Amino acid sequence: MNSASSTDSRVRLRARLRTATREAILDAAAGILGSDGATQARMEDIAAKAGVAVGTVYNYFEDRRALVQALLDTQTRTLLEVVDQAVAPPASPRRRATASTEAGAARDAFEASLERFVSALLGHVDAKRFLLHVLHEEEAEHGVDARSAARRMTVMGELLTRAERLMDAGIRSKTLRKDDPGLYASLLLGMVRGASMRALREGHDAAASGTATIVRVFMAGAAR
Amino acid sequence: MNSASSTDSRVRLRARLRTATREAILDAAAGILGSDGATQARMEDIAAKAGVAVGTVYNYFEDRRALVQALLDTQTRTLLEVVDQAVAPPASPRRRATASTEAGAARDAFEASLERFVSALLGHVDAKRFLLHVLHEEEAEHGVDARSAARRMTVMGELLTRAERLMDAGIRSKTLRKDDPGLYASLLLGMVRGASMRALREGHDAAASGTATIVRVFMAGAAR
Amino acid sequence: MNSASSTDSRVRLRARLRTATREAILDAAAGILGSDGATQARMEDIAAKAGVAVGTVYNYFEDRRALVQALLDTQTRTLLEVVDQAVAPPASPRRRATASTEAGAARDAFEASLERFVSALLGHVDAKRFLLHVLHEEEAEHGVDARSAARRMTVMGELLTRAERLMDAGIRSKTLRKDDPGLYASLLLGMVRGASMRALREGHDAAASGTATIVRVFMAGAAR
Amino acid sequence: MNSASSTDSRVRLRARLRTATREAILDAAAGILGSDGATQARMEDIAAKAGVAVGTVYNYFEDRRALVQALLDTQTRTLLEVVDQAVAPPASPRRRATASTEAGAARDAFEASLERFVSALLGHVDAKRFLLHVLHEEEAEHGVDARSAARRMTVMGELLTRAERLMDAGIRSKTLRKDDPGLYASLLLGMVRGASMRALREGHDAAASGTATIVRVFMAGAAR
DNA sequence: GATGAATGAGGGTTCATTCAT
DNA sequence: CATGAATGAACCCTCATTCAT
Repeated sequence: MNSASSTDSRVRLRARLRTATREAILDAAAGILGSDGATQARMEDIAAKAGVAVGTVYNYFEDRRALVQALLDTQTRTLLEVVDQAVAPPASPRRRATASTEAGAARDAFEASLERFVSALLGHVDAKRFLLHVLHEEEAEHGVDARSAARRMTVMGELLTRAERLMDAGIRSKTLRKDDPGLYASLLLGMVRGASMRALREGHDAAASGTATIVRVFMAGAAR
Repeated sequence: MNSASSTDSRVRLRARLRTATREAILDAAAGILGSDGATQARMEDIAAKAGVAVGTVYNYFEDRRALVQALLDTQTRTLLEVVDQAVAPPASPRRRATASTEAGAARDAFEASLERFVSALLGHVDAKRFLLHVLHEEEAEHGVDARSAARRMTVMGELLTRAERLMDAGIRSKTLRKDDPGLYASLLLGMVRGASMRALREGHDAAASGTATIVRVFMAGAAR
Repeated sequence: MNSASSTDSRVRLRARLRTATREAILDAAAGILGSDGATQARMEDIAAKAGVAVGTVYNYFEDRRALVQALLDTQTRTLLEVVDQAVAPPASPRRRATASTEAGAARDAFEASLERFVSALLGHVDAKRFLLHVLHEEEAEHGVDARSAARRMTVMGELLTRAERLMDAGIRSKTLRKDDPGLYASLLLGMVRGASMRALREGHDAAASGTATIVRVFMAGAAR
Repeated sequence: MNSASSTDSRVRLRARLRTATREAILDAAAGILGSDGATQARMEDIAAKAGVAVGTVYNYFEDRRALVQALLDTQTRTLLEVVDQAVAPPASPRRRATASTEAGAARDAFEASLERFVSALLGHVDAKRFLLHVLHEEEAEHGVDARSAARRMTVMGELLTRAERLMDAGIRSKTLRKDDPGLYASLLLGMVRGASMRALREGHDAAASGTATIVRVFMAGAAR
């Protein structure tokens, strides 16, 4: 019975358990850190919410920082995947060549990308308050040594990179007025953040109303 | 008569000292909380930076929370004063009657207000990082009971109120396209925040380049 | 099946350890509070005397007050048990029916109860100085809100209740002269306390010489 | 004007002020220590209640211990004066020779002394709760070195000495049954304390009902 | 591996005492 | 001398982390 296959399945079971436990801990951490503010949240509470003992948490994560870091990485990765998928040109757009003008086509394409970008962000942030919380702590970086800060992937940094890339494309395609693409990116993300927090405050869905307005304001401004 | 004036001057000296010490503590707190994130920062460090003993801090502030609150209130008040002064219509604008159209005039006036508002914010935030840090903690509000949260003046809340008032005016004067003024306000403040953080990141002055772009994007959009 | 019993025994071991530790802490607290006066006594010292770290104390008791309270409750309970057992009529007294008079029998029975009561108290207090200390603090009750004070079991209160019950019986059986039973109870307990403190001062055993004299004085007075 | 008499009166005024201030501080201390439990009571509170600044308290008393000690001494002295005066044979005893027997006269005299002693104690304690509080702390003697304990006059000690003297007299005059006079003294004082605390609890006057019963019980016992 | 009791460094807070005015 | 702000040692309590079972 101690056959290879048995061992194998056991190993796989183990692996699955390991993953499940890890996941549970991360989920618990996300829940508590998301609602209590990133700093507050005792390891014991996280463990309890995950349904394990404190010691177990330490079997999966070196220490508190490692856990937060892993959570950050996970959520960042998820967010970035969603965003990247959204921004990537639709599988086969195959836009009709009848598009009136080159410029018009470029603008439509850019605007579509922008909308997907904003929508993806708003939709995701709706569900994960945690990021909002951490977005800030990140910059505080109180006890962090420079090297780890450099090595680490910051949510905002990654999002800015993508937004800036988008802006670059917009400027190159003459869809956007020429200006500092980094600033454009910051303003866009700022608006997204503003809309998110507002949705949080008012308790409604940000993606719904927000996306359209953000895209419109960003493209054409708020003035009549 | 000597005694009277002596007592008087002594009292005034005392008062001045009290104020000075209080100020020193608040400054120290601002410095440390501004760079370390609101949660981190030992009372002892704040005291040391202020050049006093821990006990002295407690002579001026009930406890940690009271100190942070006072700091928040002080800085909020200062910021709001600056902003309110900026938005108030310039003493005697005396706009030339030759203004082509009513609409044009309204738009110019609105844009001017907007620019002063944004500029004031960026200029002030450049100097006071602390607010940026707290802007976030505020919303997390982990251990705060609802009533005190409601009663308390939140920086963001106050700024939003003012921004919304501005947007309302813009919409009423038909300068802005009709849309949710609260959302407009959130987007505008979001952009300001985005520009601020960017300036912080890049280490340059936000007000300079930021204001113009923010106003332009908000009014006319980024598209050509 | 191994796991079951193993888990079981582990749980029982844990439970025993928990109890033992709790006990050790209470003992340490009794020792230190008993000799240092209830207010004095650093948590750290209690922990040290119990052979554990400070944190451990807080694993067993909410805070300082809870520990003192638990100690008080424990010792009170023990004392009351001893006293109650002492006062309860001996299992089968089966006194000879030849007892001369009814009154004489009643008096003998009462005096026996009284003696057991006093003896139990003196014997117990000999061993537990702590109670003597707290007997006083109780009445001071500086920071205690009325409700908890009312709800809480006070040593003196409980002892007084019992003593008063005894006096009541004495009066009803015409063994004692009719007078306020509450006052009788207070005087009796006062004498017990006086004898205890004297024994403490002189460093000898209170129960030995004290009981007889107290009973005699209480019953027949000190006069010839 | 700087004449001798002026200086003199000023000095006397000073002296009176000094005394008055000292008195005020002691009174304040008595009030706060009496109601809050001897340990609790911040120097600042005492100063405030006395209407002076903290520093002033330190001009009159070396430190906290000295103040408490002075308070203790003062109150002890007052109490002892009252007691001594009470026990001292009435100005002109001049007992009528008609007293039936020698023994009867002695007993009457003793009982009268006893009654005055008890009454004085109860009457005084009624007014000064503080002593009750300290009576206990004294024995706790947490941080006190032996020498100061020995040198110091303890309330209980002094009272016991006097009570024992009384008992000695009672025994020598064959009024009291022969027994350890120290124990008699402890029992008597115990009863006084018991009655005092009861009065405190019930909120009525101890001297009134207490004295008679205590004397009766002590002399003739509670039994019929 | 899981468990959770034990650990103890660290931080907030108090308050007796000092001393410049 | 009175004043009361400043001082800082001391103490309570928390919670990340360890480790024996």
